[in-house]
Amino acid sequence: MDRTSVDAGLLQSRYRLTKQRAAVLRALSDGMHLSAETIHARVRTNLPDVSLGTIYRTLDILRAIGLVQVFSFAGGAARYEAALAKHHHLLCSSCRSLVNVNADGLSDIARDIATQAGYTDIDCALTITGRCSTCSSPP
Amino acid sequence: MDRTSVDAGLLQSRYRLTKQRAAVLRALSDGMHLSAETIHARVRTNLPDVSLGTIYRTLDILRAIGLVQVFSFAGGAARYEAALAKHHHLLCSSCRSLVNVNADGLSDIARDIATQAGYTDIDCALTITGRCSTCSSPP
DNA sequence: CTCTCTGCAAAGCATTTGCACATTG
DNA sequence: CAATGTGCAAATGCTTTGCAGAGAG
Repeated sequence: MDRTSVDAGLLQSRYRLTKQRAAVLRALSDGMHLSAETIHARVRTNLPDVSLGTIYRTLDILRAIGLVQVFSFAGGAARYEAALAKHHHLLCSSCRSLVNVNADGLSDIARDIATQAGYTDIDCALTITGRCSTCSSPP
Repeated sequence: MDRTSVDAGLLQSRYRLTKQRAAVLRALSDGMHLSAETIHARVRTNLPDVSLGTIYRTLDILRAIGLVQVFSFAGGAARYEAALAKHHHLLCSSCRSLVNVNADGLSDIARDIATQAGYTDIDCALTITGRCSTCSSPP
């Protein structure tokens, strides 16, 4: 099994690197903002017996280590994403699609605000909600 | 029953102004970022027979009209708030407390980003996550 | 060999919904 | 009085958890 830099994060932690966890990491590096269900489906193509419970347990560990970012919103399952490059999200209120945006200016301002309010360990992943161009234009 | 400017929003809509809905609006104008459970408890002090289902139905209507903002995050119930003055939130990753912040600069940048990406109906309520000063300082 | 991890299935919460009755406009 | 709203309780969807056996180091 080849060990990516992402796997290394797990190895350095107190957690074991199992084939299930490696498969979750692989699934995450393939796609963006995936639901647990989607990750489960992808992992199953290689490991048909993996349970959804294991997916959730793994994602929680990866989040605790800081390898994964989680996004929650009203009326749907949470989305998970490899925490490689920090970025923000545009969430369509109509079709629930997620799009990544890089905006350091936004991060800097947000970080300043939180710092001045006495916050530490600041996570600057912001979600801007709106109606995407596809949903706005007539069919 | 006195009719606040908030009630007016409901009256102008195609929805009826019932005593349950008025009570939910009153509860929302009292506190900030409340959970459905908390709103239910508050409404019950005046209307003991209101069901939780009605609270959810009402909150959904108010959100659809634009009178209420909803905030969701991993591992907890959604929080609801009267959409009077738009502002952002600081969420403590440890104790899950929410604090309001006004930052027009943040809103402006976020709106620009979304606009350039072709988004409309942009909602600039952002949530910055971090560890609040209470949770950071030793006990 | 020990300690951690996994699959399974059941439980847990937050939220939604179908239905018969009550209420609003 | 016609249309909408409500309480109740059951259903749903996402996520977590207890347990006994499997696997990593």
